[in-house]
Amino acid sequence: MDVVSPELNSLLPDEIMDTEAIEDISDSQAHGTNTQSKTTNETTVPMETDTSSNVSSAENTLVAPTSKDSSPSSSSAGNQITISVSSTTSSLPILKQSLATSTTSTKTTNSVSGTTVSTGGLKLSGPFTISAANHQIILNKVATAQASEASKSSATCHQVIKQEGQKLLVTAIGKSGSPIVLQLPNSKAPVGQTSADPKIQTPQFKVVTIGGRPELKPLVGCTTNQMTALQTQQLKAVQIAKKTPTSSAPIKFIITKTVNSKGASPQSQVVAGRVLTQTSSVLPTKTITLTEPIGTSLQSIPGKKIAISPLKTPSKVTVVSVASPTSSAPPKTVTLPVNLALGQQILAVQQSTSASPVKVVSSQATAQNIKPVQSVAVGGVSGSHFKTIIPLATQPNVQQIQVPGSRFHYVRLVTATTASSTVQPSGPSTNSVQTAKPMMVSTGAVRMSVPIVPAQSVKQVAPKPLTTAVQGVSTSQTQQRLIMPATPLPQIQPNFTNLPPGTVLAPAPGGGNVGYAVVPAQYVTQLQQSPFVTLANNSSFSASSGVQTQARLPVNGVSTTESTSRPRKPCNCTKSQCLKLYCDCFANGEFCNNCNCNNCFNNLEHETERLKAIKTCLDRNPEAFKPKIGKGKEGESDRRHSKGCNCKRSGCLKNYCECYEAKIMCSSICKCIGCKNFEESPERKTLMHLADAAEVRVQQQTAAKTKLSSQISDLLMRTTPVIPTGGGRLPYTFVTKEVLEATCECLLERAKCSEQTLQPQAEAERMILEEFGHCLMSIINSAGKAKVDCASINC
DNA sequence: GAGTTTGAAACT
DNA sequence: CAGTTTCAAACTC
Repeated sequence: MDVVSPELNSLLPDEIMDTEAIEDISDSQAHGTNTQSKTTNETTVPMETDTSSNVSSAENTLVAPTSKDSSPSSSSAGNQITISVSSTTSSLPILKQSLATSTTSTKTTNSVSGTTVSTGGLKLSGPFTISAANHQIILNKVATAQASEASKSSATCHQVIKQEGQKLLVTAIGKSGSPIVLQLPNSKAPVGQTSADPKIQTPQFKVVTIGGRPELKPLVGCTTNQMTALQTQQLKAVQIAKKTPTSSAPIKFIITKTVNSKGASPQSQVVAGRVLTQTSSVLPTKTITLTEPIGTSLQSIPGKKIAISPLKTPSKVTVVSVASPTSSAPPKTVTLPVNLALGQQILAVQQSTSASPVKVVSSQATAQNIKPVQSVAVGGVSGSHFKTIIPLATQPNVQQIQVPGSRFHYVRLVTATTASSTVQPSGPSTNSVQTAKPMMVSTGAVRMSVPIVPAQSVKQVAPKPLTTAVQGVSTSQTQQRLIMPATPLPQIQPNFTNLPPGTVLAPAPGGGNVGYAVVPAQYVTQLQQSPFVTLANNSSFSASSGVQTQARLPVNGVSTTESTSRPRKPCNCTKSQCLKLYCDCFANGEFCNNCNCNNCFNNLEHETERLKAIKTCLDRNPEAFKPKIGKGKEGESDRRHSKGCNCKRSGCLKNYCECYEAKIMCSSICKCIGCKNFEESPERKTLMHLADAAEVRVQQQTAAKTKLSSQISDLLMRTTPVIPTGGGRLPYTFVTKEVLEATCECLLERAKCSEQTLQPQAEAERMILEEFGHCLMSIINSAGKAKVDCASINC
């Protein structure tokens, strides 16, 4: 359902990317409350997010903070709306006005339920869909779900949205426990201004969506309930469409929240807007100022190079913002990826040219002797808040930003002055890491694709070492978490001479002190090593759910990203230069690594060509890098091929068929001939049975091998004496040379005795055998005794 | 491992 | 949009 009229949509900025959560939309439409916003931008930079992710049935809730709520209220007394958005399972979100002194009245109408939502002096309650009557903002809640933890989420995740007249409306990405105040900036205010003056009225309409989830703070003492809620979170797609960045016309914002009934899928939240600057106000309240964008495209920013990949999995490219040590200019407002999406959402990395002070989301190092860090959090997608903690004590600092769903590491290197001056202590935290909050968002410049890891991605959970020097934790439900080391990265600083091949350093436009460098994610991974901890706000948050290494890149030929389930196979491309969709690596938005390809251009050394190829592919098919397996229509299979297969000879029962390969059945959109890949297909059932049987056999064999190996290891452990000093173990041999010699001597002695006694040969042989038996018994007995002794030693 | 088959992607 | 070609993976031997 399009909630943006074409004429209004034309006014939207280019940097707002089409989310196109088709499947989710379809799914949400089934709930009757979904809205879809689709922009027609032709992005030069791939922006893609996966909306096909399955999301838990939790539902976003707009809840006014209660009096007991810890979330601070907005500094503005008028027209202030506190919106708490959480992924709780509340069936009906509640949007209430936090202050009764509202004077303006922007009335929005819930197009679906008909509930009128007034932001001016009226409480906002009822169905979640909110739409601005003047096409300025639309908040739609797609689906409803079981009401369960609304109260919890409301208490933990609040966002204060302030509306200036009819100009602004912001929603949603908030950090749990860290309400965000979204405030309209003064139209005359410089970009990046974070004035919280509520009296300033601005004619411009700004929308910022910030996704927040209470369970997104697994590292900050997230409760079990929160973690549980994480599992059940629903997909939230917050979308802001904007065109014509220079247009002064009112901007239409569309915030679409999509919720489907599937759990465990990453949620998508998008934070968009022309410029969203968030100051690190008194925590947990966040003030966000929206400002005008400076640029609209990646290319529009000279000197800035950002590796963009239509990726599904993270950690392929690292974008490093390099601070210029010589720059004396005041810290600039640096735009960090704010648009988040686990589902066909947008990631925007923008840098404002404003001279306003750097707005930094602060993170607090706590009692764990952790250096002050800069925490950048973007997310709120299905519990996928990611955090980037940047050590600030040294210079230049490295800021690494990870966006859920993105395979990129965004690392910004800034001077210590810049970073440290902007850091503010965060609110109390029970953990070493403060809940990350969206940093500033400035318009302008870069659009990036944020492919989302498929829903089947394995969540990662790693225990957080309490005593390590972990600076930060980035959490994402489906993405890798990256933790920067407590110490600065000497490899990257200060002269950046140690950057890996392919690294591109580019100063910020205008000679600012911030630039970007594109470095391989692998390099970043290498930098991280042990100090990094991969964390996930997995629902269970248990070690059993899987611990993943930092590296997304294949390690020893096995990609840890796709992890335990299906490591990506190395490609064997020979003619495509790995720059066409023939190449699985390229199609998956990954760099080739440990592949067998020839003349590969799918690497940082050929980033230009690669970006060009990406653009070409996107020009040909804007959804080229989107997951092919998406959500089917209601009543159909949960997963289906987005385009359908065209098999003719395989019967769709071989891996030639993309449907079969994805282990899904063909759907109505398939054009296959002789399809046997349907529910009742006997061939399919047979294959399934065979496959199941084979799998069972493999599992049994594996289990047997494992058990046998374990037993052998256990036996060796028990029978191997431990060398106290060396720590090693020597192989314990019962039949040593000495034992053999002794045995032989015994046998010879017995033979001599037989000869001396003139016994018959048969009797002599018998006696020798008996002696041998005695020797064996002695050896066995000695071995048994030694075994017991060793066991006691080991214990 | 080489050759064949297959269907998606690319091209016309 | 349809037909053809290209391509690399899947498959067979």
